[in-house]
Amino acid sequence: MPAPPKTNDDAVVGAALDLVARGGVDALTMPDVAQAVGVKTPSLYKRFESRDALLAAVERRALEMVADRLARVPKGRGPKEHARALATAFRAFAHEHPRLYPLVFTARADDATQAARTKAVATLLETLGHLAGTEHALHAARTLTAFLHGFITMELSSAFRLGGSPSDAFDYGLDLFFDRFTERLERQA
Amino acid sequence: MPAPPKTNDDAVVGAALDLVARGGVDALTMPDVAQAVGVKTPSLYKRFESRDALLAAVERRALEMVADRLARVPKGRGPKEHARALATAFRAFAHEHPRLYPLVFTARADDATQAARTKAVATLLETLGHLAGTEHALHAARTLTAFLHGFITMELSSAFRLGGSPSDAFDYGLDLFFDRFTERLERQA
DNA sequence: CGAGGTTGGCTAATTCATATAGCCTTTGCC
DNA sequence: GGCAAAGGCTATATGAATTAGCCAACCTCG
Repeated sequence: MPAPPKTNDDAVVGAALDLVARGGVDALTMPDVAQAVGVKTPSLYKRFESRDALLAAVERRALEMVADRLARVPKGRGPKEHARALATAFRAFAHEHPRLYPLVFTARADDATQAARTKAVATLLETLGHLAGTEHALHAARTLTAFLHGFITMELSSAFRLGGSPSDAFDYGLDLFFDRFTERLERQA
Repeated sequence: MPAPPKTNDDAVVGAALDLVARGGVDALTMPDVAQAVGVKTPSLYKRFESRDALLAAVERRALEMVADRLARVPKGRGPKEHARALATAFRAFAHEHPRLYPLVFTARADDATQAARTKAVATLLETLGHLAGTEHALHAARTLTAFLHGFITMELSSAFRLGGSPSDAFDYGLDLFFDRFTERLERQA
């Protein structure tokens, strides 16, 4: 029934994501997105209810990028190595996409976003189950994720100004976390 | 030489802070601030170069609130108790001012902001020196701060949706951190 | 094969916030 | 008494978000 579309939802989200990646959230303007996909501004509203709805879609896409990235981390030798590799991959994503990273933990509580988030941590949760025990996996995952997110946010916001190497501090924190599970693991072995 | 001012910088920042506290950063609009302090919009530009400059001042004020709050935490029995109390106070601030908290770690690198930040962590840094040893104080402070910030951000953004008590997870993470220093402390005693 | 409904585009227009220009008043000081 | 500067004000420009209303294309049915 329709007329020939000049673009599609995915392309719009892609263009928006690109703008955010380059200039941060403020760079996401409807005129710029429209130009990028080759339509006039009002046409975007046929696809997304508002700029905010589009931003939500962009956030979801960013979340999927993270989830994808984490899913590709090889299991490697054991749960400890895997968990550590996940942490490193997460941080690497943030360094590669510093303007995208902040989108990952915004206060959006809609179902679609939460689902994407859940998927992103699934791998971590499973691996930490092996490390901390299933009954503590959730607490452990929250602790580790909180550390990672906090560390990265501070790093990206230039909060580390008192000298010293941030990467060393990162390793320090990771060691502190994982050392906790060393004994448990050796007992299992 | 001047004419009688109808307001002053502090009042403007206060009004702006109030707006942010109620409605988040987006609620900080120049017309609303102007109305709150009883002047017309353009007059604000005689005091602050731009909305962003005003926001920077608000962020600094929020940072000062945090620093103040932390400085009031009693030293109590020992460094471990003090550090734990600092962590709790920090989280309490975030819960009391959920719209203000996100301002604390924004990516603003100007000197004034950094100075305010430095002051806010000074107490923590000192106490962690006692716990982790002076040479590791910075790493330890970064690890703890990262955990706190990450945890709080996730908490405020409703990222904890998989059930379980966030407060329990918080204690779990804090225990994991502080247990590390128990042995060291007992050796000293 | 033509009528119609639907999708998705467009132009025009509205609203609202940031920001600038330029003017005017008050008042401390000489 | 007059002047310089701070700080207010009105009028405007700019630009983003969003809505209204129109139009064309294309698939489906009769």
